[in-house]
Amino acid sequence: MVAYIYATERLRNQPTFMKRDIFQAIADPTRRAILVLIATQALTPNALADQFDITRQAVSKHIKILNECELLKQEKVGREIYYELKIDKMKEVDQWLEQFRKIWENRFDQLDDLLTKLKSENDES
Amino acid sequence: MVAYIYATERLRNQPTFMKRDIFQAIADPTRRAILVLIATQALTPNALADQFDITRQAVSKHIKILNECELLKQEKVGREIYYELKIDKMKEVDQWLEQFRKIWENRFDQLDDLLTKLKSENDES
DNA sequence: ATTTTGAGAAACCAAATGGTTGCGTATATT
DNA sequence: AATATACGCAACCATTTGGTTTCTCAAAAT
Repeated sequence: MVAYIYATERLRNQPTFMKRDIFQAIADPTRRAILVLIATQALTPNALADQFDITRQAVSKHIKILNECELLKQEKVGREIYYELKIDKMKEVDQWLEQFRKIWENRFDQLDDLLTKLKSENDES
Repeated sequence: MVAYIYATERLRNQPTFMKRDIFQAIADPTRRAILVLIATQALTPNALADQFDITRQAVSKHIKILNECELLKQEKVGREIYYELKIDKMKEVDQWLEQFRKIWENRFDQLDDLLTKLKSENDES
């Protein structure tokens, strides 16, 4: 049973108490848009809600989810709360992707070798 | 209304008829494990189901979802169907990540510059 | 001191998700 | 020809999700 791949992935990416992981966080298009918006600047829930056709409360729920995934920094200024992306957390996705990147880069090299070989054979004739 | 960021992302990543996108596909841990398993070798639904504590039909539903995202190649051999990952499709996630990678690489460079500056100031004294 | 504003929490709802069992069909095996 | 196997599809079910409205509380503004 090589279900351990599955098991270890779970364990590696999320402590037992944490229900959500970053992959669930980025599954929703609204949340992806939020992440882009707060990647370079801190924004309040109201400012974010202005960008979408949903209520502030709905945005608040998205923020809560992102927070549970430890994707956010927050700073309280008066009664406003500014949220900003913890950019380093996004590297987790990058790391997961690494195993696939290895494969496609490897295949690209193989294709490259093949083309070089074909070219040299052609030059000889 | 800068909700166009949101809108264009949807449009870019998925034709109007397609409900799912790759981000939804990788949101589920079982599906992520399946993708890893079929990244380097084609496998049948039954072979995949052996790796998990769920029924073959459940795996089949995951395969269906991955298929809708155009993540799979399939080859029928007799009554068996072998599924393999279309690795290129994974590049879509990589592309989306690119905008964040730019940010963290930029910040790393800034940190690097700062350290270099501090070091040279130290050398002068 | 009163009113307005920003934000989280709770209750609620329809739709989607991830699983199950059961069935039909095509291909192999005997 | 009869049986067994691999698969997809449909119906069903409990839980989760993404949204809403309503409420409460703290901080600003009047």
